[in-house]
This record gives sequence, structure tokens and C-alpha cells, in this order.
Amino acid sequence: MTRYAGAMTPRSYHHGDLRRAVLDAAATAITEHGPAGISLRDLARRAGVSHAAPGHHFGDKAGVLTALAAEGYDLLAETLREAQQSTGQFVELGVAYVRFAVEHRAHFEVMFRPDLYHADDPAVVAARGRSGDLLVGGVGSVTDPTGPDAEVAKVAAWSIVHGFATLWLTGALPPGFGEDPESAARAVAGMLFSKEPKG
Amino acid sequence: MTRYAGAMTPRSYHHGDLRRAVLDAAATAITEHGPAGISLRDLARRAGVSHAAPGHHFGDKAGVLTALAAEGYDLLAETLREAQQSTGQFVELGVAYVRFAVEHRAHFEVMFRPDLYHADDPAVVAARGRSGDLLVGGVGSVTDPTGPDAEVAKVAAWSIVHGFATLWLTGALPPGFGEDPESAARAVAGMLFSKEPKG
DNA sequence: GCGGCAAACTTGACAGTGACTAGATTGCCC
DNA sequence: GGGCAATCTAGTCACTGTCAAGTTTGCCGC
Repeated sequence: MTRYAGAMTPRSYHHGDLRRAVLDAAATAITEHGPAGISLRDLARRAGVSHAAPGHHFGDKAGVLTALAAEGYDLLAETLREAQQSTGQFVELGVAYVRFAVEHRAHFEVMFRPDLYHADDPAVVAARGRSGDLLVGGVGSVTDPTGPDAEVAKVAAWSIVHGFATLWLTGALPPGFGEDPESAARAVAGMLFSKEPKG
Repeated sequence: MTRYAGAMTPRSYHHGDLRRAVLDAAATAITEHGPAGISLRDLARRAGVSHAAPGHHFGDKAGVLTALAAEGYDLLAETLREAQQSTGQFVELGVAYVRFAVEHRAHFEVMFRPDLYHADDPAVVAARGRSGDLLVGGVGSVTDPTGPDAEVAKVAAWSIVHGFATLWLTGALPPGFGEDPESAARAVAGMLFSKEPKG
């Protein structure tokens, strides 16, 4: 009996790229039901394989989310690198951070829930370091990077864009901020390091 | 057979205040294992009752977290009200926000995971509204509340303290920010609406 | 005091889940 | 084309959330 994954690809005993398929299924399922609402067996069903197949590639459920988190940090680094090369300004780097959170919601939500995955996994730690360096680098363009408050300024910059992204994702922001998150993020990030609101 | 809840209170068929006991057990369990790592049956065991008892008070698992979220918003409102009465300044209001997140970690973590509970529950909506008004009120003290960017300033303020609290809780901040979250929060929040870092 | 009634709690059951084991299938390399 | 390791399946077990039915108890009117 030949089975089919989805409605397209003919399948045999070996899937071909089950790892990729499970990660994609996880991203979809998390977007639908949140990071806590997924099950390994459902991911297996979505990929068209038996219930225990994902376990062979990722060890356990946390392993799937670990791989997703690592992938997320790499995607974030890529997004930040592009923004850095085009403008290099702090505000646009922050906008890129928010854009990543919105476009890769599932990845973002997993990345900052270390209780759900193996946060000390080497691949995750390395990818997290890369993206962290990129994010923090952009703050030097607007503040004195050697000043005593340089570290505080970096954390403040990270906090404001991370907070905005988180609040946007949870739907906690007042109506009007929902339609165009990037413009809203630009306005919000612009308030940091600027004397006062223009109004 | 007489049973005992914990090691103190003699118990009979009726618990007395099972609702309170389950909520306390939930807060403890969430602090230990995260919001996704709890089980109703474990809460029942911690409270010393049968596995289905919590269901009668909260309906389902999401009901427990709904009650916890509502309680959290009320606790937050209380914390903000105290800070508002003592100083009324935006920065101290933000510090109070962070203090709440640190001291009531379990509540805070649930509150901003609407996929885990019934976010449209009337009690939650009401409590959320109360705390939101208090938080936003403090921003008017530092910016022009009638200006065109007033709404943006409020969201920026909320974002920076919420982001800092979230990052602190996930352990994502660089070492040195961990020991005294309130002082760090004060420094970070002080960067908003101020021309530039002092350094 | 006491009957009864509603709330609180227990017991038992069922489907779904994560994780483990053993076995079946297949790509691939020499 | 033979053999081997990787890949996947099938079966199982303890645990979970939720439901239905039964048991115990506080309490109110009399």
C-alpha cells in the first residue's frame, strides 16, 4: 500500500526529509494552537508518518522545540544582518526584530520559553550568541559604546523591542497597533534615546 | 480515616478551601516547572484531594489558569496602585511592574500566555482593564498626555518594562542584571524619554 | 433535633499523549 | 548483488484531561 503525505508527494517507507517536515509541521501547529498545544503524534500525522517516527530524529518532544529554537535564532540573526547592512540604525534594527517576531511567530514564541526545550543545547547556545551580538551592535550607533551606561542602553534597547513584539503577539496592545506592527514598532523604538515625545 | 492537607490542617471529606489550595499549588508548580509543565492531577495530589476534585471548582485545566490570570491582574493592579500613591513617577511605576513579575512569577507568566487560558473570561477582562489603566496613567506624568504621540508613549513605556521583565524571567539578560532586578529596571526604564545615556 | 437538599468530593472509565522496545523496510557502499 | 546502518512501523505502558455516576457532608427550615 502506497501512502501520500499531504496530497502531493508519493511516499515510501523512507520519508526523505522527515526532519524538515516535522519542523514545518511544528511551526504550523504552534501558529495554530500555541507552543503548549502541540503533540508529537499530531506532528507525525501531519507529516504522514507513524506516531513514533519524530522521536528518532529529535529524541523527544523538547528536542523538536530545541531544533525549532535554534533555527529561530539563526533566522533572527539573518534578519538582523540584513537590516544592519541596509541602514545600521538602531531603530531599523528594532523594526527588523519585530518583523521577525511577526513573520516567524512560532519560532519566536518557542525561543523565549526555555522551559519548553533544552535551552543549554550547544546549537541553541551558539545561535543565540550570534543573534545577540548583532542586536546589541546596533545600539552603539546611537549611544556612546564606551560609556558606563552602555550595557544598560543595550538592555534598554532590547527590552523595548522585545516587549513590543511580545505584547503585539499576545494581542495585549490597544486597537490601532495591530494593523501595521512595523510602523508601530518604528514609532515606539524611536522614543528611546529621544528627549521627549514630539506631541 | 482522617487525612491531612500538607502536614497541618486536619481534613475530612470536604476540604474547606480547595479553590485557594489548588491556586496556591498551581503557583508553586508553575514556578517549578513552567506554565506548560503542570497537570491537574498533580495539583490535586498537592492539595491532598482526589484527581477530579479541581475540575469541580474550575471546570477544566484552562479554568485554573484563568483564575490564576485574573488573580494576577488584580495583584498587579494593587502593586501599581501602591507605587502610584507613593511616588507617581513613571520610572517607579515601571519598577513596580518588574517587581510584580519577579515576585509573582507564576502569575505573570500565565497572564501573558492567552493560549493557555480563557482570555475572554469576564473576570480576567475586567481585572486586565483595571491594571492597564493604572499602568498607562503613570506615563502622563512625564509626557504631554494630550499630544499626538501620547498613545505611542504609553505603549513604549509598557513595552520597555514588559520586555525587561520578560527577558529577566527567561534568563536571557547578560550576567550582572540578575542579582538586583529592581535596580536594573530603574536604570533601564530611566533611559526612556531621556535624551541619551549619561555615559 | 432532624429531614432533606445542594454542594463538595470520590471513584471509575475512556481516549489521547510521550516515551520506550522490538521488528520491518530501505538506501547505499563496496 | 550482499550486507549494513539508518529510517520508519507496530506494540506497549504509565500518565493526563475530562466525563459520568455515586458518596459524603454542611446547612437551612421546621
